[in-house]
Amino acid sequence: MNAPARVPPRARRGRDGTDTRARIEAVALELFAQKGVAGTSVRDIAQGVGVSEGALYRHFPSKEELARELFLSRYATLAGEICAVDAREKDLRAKISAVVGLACRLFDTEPALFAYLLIHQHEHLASVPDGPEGNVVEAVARLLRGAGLSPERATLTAAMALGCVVQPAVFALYGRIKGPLAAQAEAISAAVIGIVEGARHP
Amino acid sequence: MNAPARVPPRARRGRDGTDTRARIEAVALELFAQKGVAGTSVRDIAQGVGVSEGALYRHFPSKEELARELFLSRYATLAGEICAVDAREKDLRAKISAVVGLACRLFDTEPALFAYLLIHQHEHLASVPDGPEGNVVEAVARLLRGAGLSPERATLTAAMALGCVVQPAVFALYGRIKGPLAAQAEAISAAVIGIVEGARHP
DNA sequence: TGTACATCAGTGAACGCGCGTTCACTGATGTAC
DNA sequence: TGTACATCAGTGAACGCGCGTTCACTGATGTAC
Repeated sequence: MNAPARVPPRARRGRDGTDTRARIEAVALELFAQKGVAGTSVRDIAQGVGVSEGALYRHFPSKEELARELFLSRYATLAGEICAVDAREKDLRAKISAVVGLACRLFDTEPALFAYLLIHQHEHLASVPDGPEGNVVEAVARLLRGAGLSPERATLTAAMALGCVVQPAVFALYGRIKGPLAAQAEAISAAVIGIVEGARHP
Repeated sequence: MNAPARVPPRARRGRDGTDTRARIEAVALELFAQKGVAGTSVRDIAQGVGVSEGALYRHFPSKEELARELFLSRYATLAGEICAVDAREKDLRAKISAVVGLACRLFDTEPALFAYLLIHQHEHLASVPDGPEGNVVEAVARLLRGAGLSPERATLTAAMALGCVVQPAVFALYGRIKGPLAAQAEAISAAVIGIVEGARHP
């Protein structure tokens, strides 16, 4: 009953499916963003990845769970980045500019990811954790509370600030706004700063 | 080959299905908002209305078309109301307050309608007409152009202004903001006025 | 080192269920004469 | 007014298709001794 002499650093048994899993996630994200979760079949994803349908079930218990995990993990990553900005920058204006810039760059470099988060928020927002590390809304609200806004004001202000970034992104998605969203980052930051300052000095 | 002596004002042949059609729309709107179009079956709708599934096809060619007609007609109604405000009010601030108030009241009185427009915009935005009478985005953009904004600035500003209303509505939908949205109308109007004034005097 | 066994990603065929849609039919109402 | 016909909303059973999921199996790799 001794512990084995050599503990393998991280037991790798059989072939390693990490790469396949990542490819499933990438293909599913692209298809979900394009055609919706309901509009994307398991066959579509499997074909895109180049594996059989059954193989997907080695990595995810169901299509719905794949959609959920995908949303929650990416949403948490974004929330974490906002928290990091909040911790790094001291000035309120700098915080806002940095967060707006972050969001615009995310949109420009990973439009499928952004579109997926945007369009499918309503299916998953209910199962998002409360803490600011996993929840974009809470991360922004905490940033604003740190800047001196009361909790009630912070919630409404967070909503409007998010709207000022999200809605231009929707417009860009539908071709109403041309070019990279980052080109609008300064104008958006200015609007958000105006809203937040207005809420601080009523 | 004479014209008939009495032209019936609007020929009513057989039984009148206008009421059934309206009930189908009402039930479908509620279910689509709650569970999504894909998540709602024709059986669900028929059961809610209290008719057979086949009856739905007397009024709409398909489930998808029902969803589309529902979206476009309601979206056009809202756009028309915004245009009416634009024509009625002279002062920019009054226009903005009136439009924000309109949206907040719509949310409070018809949450299912608002949620449907909000959540399913991405499925139908591509088939929305361009004119301001049928297109909320265009109606708002025209209002802003009328207030002296350049077309490019008007688009981005319209996006941010819409975001300032829509995102608080999303928050309210998920219980993050309590009470009627109309209670926040003044704060939202103030933020929107700030954004628009900022865009007018850069 | 060699042998026996365990693990697990991936296969591919099959499953049954729920879905949107169809269709022959009914019956009530409207119209022509 | 009465009779024959047209119209059409609604019925209910049936349809077949596509979907998500399952499962016995394969084969490559890792582990024990």
